[in-house]
Amino acid sequence: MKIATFNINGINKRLDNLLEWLGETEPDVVCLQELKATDAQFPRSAVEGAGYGAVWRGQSAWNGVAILARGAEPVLTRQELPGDPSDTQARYIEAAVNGILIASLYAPNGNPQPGPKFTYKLAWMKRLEAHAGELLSAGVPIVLAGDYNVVPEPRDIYPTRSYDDNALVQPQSRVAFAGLLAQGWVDAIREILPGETVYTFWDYRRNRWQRNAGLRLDHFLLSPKVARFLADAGVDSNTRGRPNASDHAPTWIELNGWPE
DNA sequence: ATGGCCGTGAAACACGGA
Repeated sequence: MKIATFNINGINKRLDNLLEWLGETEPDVVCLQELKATDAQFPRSAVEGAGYGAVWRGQSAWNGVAILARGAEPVLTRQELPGDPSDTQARYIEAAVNGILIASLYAPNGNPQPGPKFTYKLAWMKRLEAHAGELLSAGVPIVLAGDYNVVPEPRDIYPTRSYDDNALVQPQSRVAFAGLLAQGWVDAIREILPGETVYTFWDYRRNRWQRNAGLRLDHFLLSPKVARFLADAGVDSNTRGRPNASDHAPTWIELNGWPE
């Protein structure tokens, strides 16, 4: 069973890119972020035509998350991250597929920092940690996939000083991500590729793709009951080099022997 | 020190992104 996460940066702007990648790689589950589409603008028939059932939560212009399942209908369990009823940003959706609870999340960017956006980022990560802890205590198979907007360690970014003041690399952001790992989640990409440099995002500016000046921002956190089945992981980085590409590349994990 | 490249919404440029 292959599960992928892809910050699509506008699902309608990049629908052809998405369909091409789906056809080539045939993931069983896809977590999408940055739909930049309202609920009504979600390309339901195109996604269905590609053989995927879907649940989504859209928003005008920004954010927006979805979960796609090949030949199945995801069973929606949540459309918001608990802990702040006043937060209306579409950054979290959760559904059950093939006996695994899947979350597609889009953490706040947090720039500029310091400032209200960074405060919101850290508060959102606290809420995520609280919810993730609740989920873990249930003892069920869970995958938290998405754009965490955190560079976990210095080796997860190309050698540069230009990001020193960026929210993605601040100690508070890294502590938030490390706090999730300390709960017992497994960083699947790091687990499978422990010694390798892995990037999932390359800024559009300054030829960062051509220079491979990337960042690792898109992560899979696996609960122990899923981590036992983890067999492979990778980044479809060729997708980043195509015409009209998102600035993120699809990232994926493979579970062997699941469903049991 | 700055802007650099994009998408959306709106109809020029503001804003968010990372």
